[in-house]
Amino acid sequence: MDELENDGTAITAKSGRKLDESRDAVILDAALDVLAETGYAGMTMTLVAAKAKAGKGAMYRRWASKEELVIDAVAHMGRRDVDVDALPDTGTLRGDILAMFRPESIEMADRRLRILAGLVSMAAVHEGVGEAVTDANVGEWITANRFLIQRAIDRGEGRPSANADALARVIPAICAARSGLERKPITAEFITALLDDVLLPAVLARP
Amino acid sequence: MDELENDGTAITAKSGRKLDESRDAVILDAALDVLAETGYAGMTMTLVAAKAKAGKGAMYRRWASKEELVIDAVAHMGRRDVDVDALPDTGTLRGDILAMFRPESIEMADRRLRILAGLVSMAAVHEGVGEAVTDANVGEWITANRFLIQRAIDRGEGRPSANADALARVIPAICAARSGLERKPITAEFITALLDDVLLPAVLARP
Amino acid sequence: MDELENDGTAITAKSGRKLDESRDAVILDAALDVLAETGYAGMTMTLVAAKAKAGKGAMYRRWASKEELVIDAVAHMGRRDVDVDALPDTGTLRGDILAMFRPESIEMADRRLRILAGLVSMAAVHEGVGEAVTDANVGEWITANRFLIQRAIDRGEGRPSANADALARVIPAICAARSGLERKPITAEFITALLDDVLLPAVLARP
Amino acid sequence: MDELENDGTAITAKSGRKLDESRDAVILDAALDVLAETGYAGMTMTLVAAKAKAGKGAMYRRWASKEELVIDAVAHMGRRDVDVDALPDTGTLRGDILAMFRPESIEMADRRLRILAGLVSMAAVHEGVGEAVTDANVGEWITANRFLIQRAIDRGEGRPSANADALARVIPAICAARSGLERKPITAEFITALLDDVLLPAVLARP
DNA sequence: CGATAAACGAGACGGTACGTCGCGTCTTCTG
DNA sequence: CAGAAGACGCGACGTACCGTCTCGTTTATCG
Repeated sequence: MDELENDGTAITAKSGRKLDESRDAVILDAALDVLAETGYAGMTMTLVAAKAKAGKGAMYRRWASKEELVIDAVAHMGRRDVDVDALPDTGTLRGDILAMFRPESIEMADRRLRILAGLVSMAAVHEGVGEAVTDANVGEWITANRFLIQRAIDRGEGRPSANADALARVIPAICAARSGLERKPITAEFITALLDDVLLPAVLARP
Repeated sequence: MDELENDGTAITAKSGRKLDESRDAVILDAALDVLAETGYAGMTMTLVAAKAKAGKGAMYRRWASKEELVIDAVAHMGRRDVDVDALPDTGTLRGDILAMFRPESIEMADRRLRILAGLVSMAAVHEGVGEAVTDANVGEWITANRFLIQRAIDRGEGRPSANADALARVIPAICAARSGLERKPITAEFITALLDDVLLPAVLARP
Repeated sequence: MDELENDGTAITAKSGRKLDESRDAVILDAALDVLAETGYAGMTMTLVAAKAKAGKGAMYRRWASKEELVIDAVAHMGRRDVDVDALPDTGTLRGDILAMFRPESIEMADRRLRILAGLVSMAAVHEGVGEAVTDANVGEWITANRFLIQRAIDRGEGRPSANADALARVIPAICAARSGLERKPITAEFITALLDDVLLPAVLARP
Repeated sequence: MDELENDGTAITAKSGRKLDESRDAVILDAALDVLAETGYAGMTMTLVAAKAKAGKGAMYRRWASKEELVIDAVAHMGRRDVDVDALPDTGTLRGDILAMFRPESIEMADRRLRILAGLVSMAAVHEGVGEAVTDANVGEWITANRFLIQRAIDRGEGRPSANADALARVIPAICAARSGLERKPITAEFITALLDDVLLPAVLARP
């Protein structure tokens, strides 16, 4: 959220003690812990404060509300389930996408999607929340998919008329639905099946 | 909800005044009204009771909590956005799926998915809730899709190896993700694009 | 309560089943039981109904409210702690008053006063309730005292100027205060002390 | 209430914000206001909170229930109907007791006893409540009476065998019974009559 | 005697107060 | 002055009770 757009060299030279920035991460971690354990409704600010050995004042000095704290916490989750900076190049779209996940990546995506599910109802009320949370969590995944699919099209593996943008969302969206609505886990088998049954046919189709 | 697993031949022959079943629908309707107006967080039991001219006692006699009431309310929403009993048969899968929606159906699906989004976080806490809500809301849609896709496969329009079950979930899942996560509306154009860019290629693909 | 002032030859000749008068006593007894166990606030109509194996309908057909039921219950308590019809005549006021109590009478008066205490707050709200309840419970006691004191005056034992009416209330009032306010039990010793320290001096005083 | 038996040297050195003791009196005053206006049954915690501009949390942090709040409120009523610190010395017991009341004192005692009556039923359920409330309300009155009576005995005005302790309770107890049970007001005439008909004869009696 | 009106036990109904708990703010004390 | 602790105002939750109404059954009275 960074609601203050605080750029290091703040113009208003505040006097007095500065916010202890090391507390931020502690509080955010505590919030994620509680969120994962009890869900959004069960997460209370007092409980997070206790787990972080912090006071509620320190929390509200940083985030204006429970919702902003949660959003920030989710947005700052480690994003290492997909290594966007070093996408694989195996020669086939199937190989690329399967190689994109490191061994523990799928488990990570599963946990991430579970937390995400707990926040959807919040998005219904707060403008822009859904976008921020989605971007932080599945945005990179979609971007990576789009890159791999477009490359497959470009090298002639996929049909020329394929819409890389639409197709890039297929797997994340279906995973999100499975996790959030059906409450079933995301596994390597599930993703492989999606790939073979839905994505690859749609990309490679020759009408 | 049927929280009691009532097996037809009820053992406990209750005496005294019976639950007035006509109150159920009145309360559920009032809950849906308030839910649509104010969202989940803004919906108070007292307000629903007032709108339904009911007492809180009558509500808690039927549903153990606000959450169960909401789930039941959503589960019993009118399900007429897809007419499952009279599926079209236009000769092509594309025609079938487009014909499946009556003029107002897409708008209905959009509203339904918006409400659904507000409940996903509850599913994170309550076992089995996600399934119930999903079944009630997108279950028939998926079933209809599966039927149409399987028929297309059977008549040789789709590739024989196509997995009708997995493919049937594609459009609902992507619509749910768009509505719940991206907070963008579901339109006829969006569905048509999904159909042409994703579903049809995947079903018809000749590798 | 007899809220209908029903004079035998009712004008509206009701057809159908009559009220089962035997239920009255059962319900009143149950009410007294619960009243003694849990106090006025803890006495619920549902609990009384359960204890009397009655329905709430049968209760509200007889008494318009919980308060009227309680008043009637208290008014119909057995009044045999003081035998008003056969007052003793021992020759002295002291002997008369001590003889007025049968062995178990003091314990009875104690229980009666405890219940009475639970109703005083009700009297604060309902006009005339205090009078009815008091009459039913200490009225006879005062009447008996007044008779004995007046007789003592008349035979020259008490001073001629003594006010029998005021003096008759002394012991009941102090007992009520001890029971209701101090929550201490009424015992034979306490009454004897009251008699010797307060009442007899006041009656017999020769200024 | 001091429900914690707090021994001066508190062990638990609490950190954090302290209870704002100034809120106690505000809430108690509001409770007395509502109590006087609507009676015990009509007094709601929400109404008291609103009148005190307080939250229910602040109230329940101090008193465990409505009843304890009411008891404390009554116990802390201004006690200036009898000026215990400057008891009169007119030379006769009659003069002393009549002088003990300032002009408005009797009206005050009357109001106090009316509120007290509303709480007696609570005393029936809550251990020790009756004592606390009684002490706070009639305790000083009794103490003053005892002092005046004992002084009259000591100077030879009263009979040497008079029991000052028992006699000191006579007038307060009879006033409480008149107010609580008979629902009649306490007036100067009534107290004077009591004094002349009961107390003085009992104290001065020469058998 | 058979019909019927009403009382019966049981308990659901609308309404309302209670006591709990969470949010976001404010206050106290310590470092 | 930031930070921990926690009290503050506010208001929703879920429970319990009152007095009424409805259910299906039983029983007294009348035609």
